[in-house]
Amino acid sequence: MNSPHFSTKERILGAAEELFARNGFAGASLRELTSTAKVNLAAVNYHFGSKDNLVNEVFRRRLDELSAQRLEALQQVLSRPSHTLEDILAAFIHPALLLSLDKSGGSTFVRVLARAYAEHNERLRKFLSENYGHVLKEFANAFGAQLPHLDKEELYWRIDIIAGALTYAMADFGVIKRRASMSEKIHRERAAEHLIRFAAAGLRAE
Amino acid sequence: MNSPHFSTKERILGAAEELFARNGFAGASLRELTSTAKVNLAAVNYHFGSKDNLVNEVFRRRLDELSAQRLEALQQVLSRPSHTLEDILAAFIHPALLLSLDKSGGSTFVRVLARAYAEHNERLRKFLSENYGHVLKEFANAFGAQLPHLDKEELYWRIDIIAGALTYAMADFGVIKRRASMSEKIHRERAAEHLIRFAAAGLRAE
DNA sequence: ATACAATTCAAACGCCCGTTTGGTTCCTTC
DNA sequence: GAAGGAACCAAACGGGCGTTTGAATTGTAT
Repeated sequence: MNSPHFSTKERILGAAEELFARNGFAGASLRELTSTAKVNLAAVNYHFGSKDNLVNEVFRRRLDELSAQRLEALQQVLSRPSHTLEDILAAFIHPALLLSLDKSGGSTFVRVLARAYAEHNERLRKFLSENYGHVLKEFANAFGAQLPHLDKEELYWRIDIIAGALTYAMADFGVIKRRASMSEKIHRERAAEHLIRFAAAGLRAE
Repeated sequence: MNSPHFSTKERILGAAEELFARNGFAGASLRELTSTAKVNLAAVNYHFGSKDNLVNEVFRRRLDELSAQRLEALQQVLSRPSHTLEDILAAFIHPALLLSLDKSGGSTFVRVLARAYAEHNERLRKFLSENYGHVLKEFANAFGAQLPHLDKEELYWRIDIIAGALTYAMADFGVIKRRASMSEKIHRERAAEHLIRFAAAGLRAE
């Protein structure tokens, strides 16, 4: 990673993703970051304006594609004459699974995403809501069509819980180390299956 | 909170819990912390030795009681002649639910716990594993007795996922704000019910 | 080759960090 | 009420932080 044929901006984004995942946003310093990326200390402020905005761009790089894949999968599901709650859930969850299995930083990014949840950072929340809130809205509409009896506020809240559980499951948290013989891919796929079943039951509850 | 009749150590622990939840461990400075607790800047190092150790003590204060409650509930469940997977899960989850509903900082602490998961901090992991790993082990044994066919490594891993999902659900994460009319208590209790069903299905899978 | 913009760079800015120090105050215990 | 240890305090330590500056370098049109 971060080979010389990557541009300065790309090297910074790569190093940022790695260090944000490892040390958090506050815990990752621009000095360590620029040293890892093999760029000058001032390069972050030159290319991204500020550290805060660099955080935004780290998210934008991955979430643009993730959102597009989710929406495309959703369109495909909705175009089918009879689709289930599980189909919609798969359209939401599988793109995240694919991202977490990506070899060039995707799995690192999922951990950054989990950090963002834990941060409760208002500025970051606003950025994510403004730029990717419409994806949640589209899925909420799809779920709502399947669950016409469900209160809209409650529906949004449940979708939010699903997004959180998904993030957590993909981010490899926890105390126990996975043994080397079990492939990461298989484990994550299993987690995705469990999540779909859980979320479907949760949405249908009451 | 932090009234004058609380000792210096207690005021520091209270402020630490609050600021760690809001700003993270790296993001919370001792200057803001001691100012909030209305104690001298040097008090943290005097009473706790270092900021790192203060983090440990914040966890110890809550986890000692949580672990005791979990183990006691587990003993009660196991003493009953016929108990289910759901019973064991409830023994694990309900004490955490009670903690999250606690009025004097418990709900704040659950957010700190979620931070700890996101941190992936090796020092903190070691502390938690050394001091509270035996609780997970007891529950693993109980689950294992109910699921004799299940691989031990896989069992531990699944328990870990359950612990993570529980933490996430209790910590009030997510983008959507809960409307004021829905009580926090009821929502959390519902989340606990969903979790128990999910975890039981997950443990029984395969 | 020249002019001009984009990029890189070393150095410095002011600020806040965790920790330590040495003196003062408070509170026991005799 | 004197002695002595525990607790508190203001001040300072060295160091790392994000950001800015202005000059040097590189790239790109003419």
